[in-house]
Amino acid sequence: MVSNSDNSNEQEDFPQEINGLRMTRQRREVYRSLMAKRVHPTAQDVFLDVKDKLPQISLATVYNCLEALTQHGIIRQVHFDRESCRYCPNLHEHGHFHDQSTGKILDVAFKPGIRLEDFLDLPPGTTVSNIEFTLRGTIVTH
Amino acid sequence: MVSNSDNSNEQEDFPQEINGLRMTRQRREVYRSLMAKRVHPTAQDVFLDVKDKLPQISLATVYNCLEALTQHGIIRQVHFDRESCRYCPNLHEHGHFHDQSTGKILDVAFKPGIRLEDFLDLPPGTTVSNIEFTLRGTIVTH
DNA sequence: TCAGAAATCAAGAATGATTCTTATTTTTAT
DNA sequence: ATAAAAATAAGAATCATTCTTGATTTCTGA
Ligand SMILES: [Mn+2]
Ligand SMILES: [Mn+2]
Ligand SMILES: [Zn+2]
Ligand SMILES: [Zn+2]
Repeated sequence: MVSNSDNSNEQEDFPQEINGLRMTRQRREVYRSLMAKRVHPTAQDVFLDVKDKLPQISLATVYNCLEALTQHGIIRQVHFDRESCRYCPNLHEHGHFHDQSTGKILDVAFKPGIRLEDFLDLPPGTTVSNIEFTLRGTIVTH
Repeated sequence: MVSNSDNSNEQEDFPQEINGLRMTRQRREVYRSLMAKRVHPTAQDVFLDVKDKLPQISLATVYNCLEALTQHGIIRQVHFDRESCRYCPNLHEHGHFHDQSTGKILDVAFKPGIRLEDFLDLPPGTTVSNIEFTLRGTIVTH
């Protein structure tokens, strides 16, 4: 690893720590990229984007950062079949709509107050700790 | 490939073709394995199971069969994060509940008559062609 | 019936996303 | 300031899946 004398962690307008996870420069830029664009990027997408700010960052570190942020509940992984994982900074309960014409991925919220038992035939005794909901299709604009 | 003089496709009690897909011995045994067990196996699981009946079958052929069956709408792929794909012969609209204690995967149906707009805030103009949802959790038996 | 043509299969190589390993650097705690 | 802990960069390893190739089987149409 090449020494980087300008690698301090000091940063205005940004917490030094989130959910008990120390915000290093790499983690902060990864998180910032997700928050700024909100396009559900892959690790590779994030890597390319963050390289503008931290040219020496490695793809492995981007994976490490995304994993750390995920484990601390700061971001979420999103899966579409077996494609590369995507990442989402929206922590509200939501699913994803994949527009097959544009490739865009949109957040889809549940109706307020709705519960799983309202629309699913769950086996009795079920305790659900995690939901992943994916839709595919198209959107016609007027 | 070793020649197999007993490789005929004749079989009682089974159609020679489903949805326009010719049922070769390999495809039939793969499909039979899925229908008999209904445990959402991986390709590797199917491979091990079908080898009892067709000892010379290859993993590549199991993948080919699963792909062909999927493309012809005879079975469905099921995804859990980036784990190995699993396969499901239940063609009704349904999602999956992954019991984290037992590892078992259960089919979960929608309540009859429910529509997406009843529980999701879909963007206007949305046409949904495919739904995939996955739940994780535990089941307590009385 | 029989000779292509087309489809399928087996085996192993290639691919690609992700994880792992290791040496180095940075941060934290004393 | 020093030692321990945590984080990073670089590249190797892993693993599910796809691809390639040559053999085999099935189909089609004289
Ligand atoms: Mn950029
Ligand atoms: Mn078996
Ligand atoms: Zn999202
Ligand atoms: Zn199923």
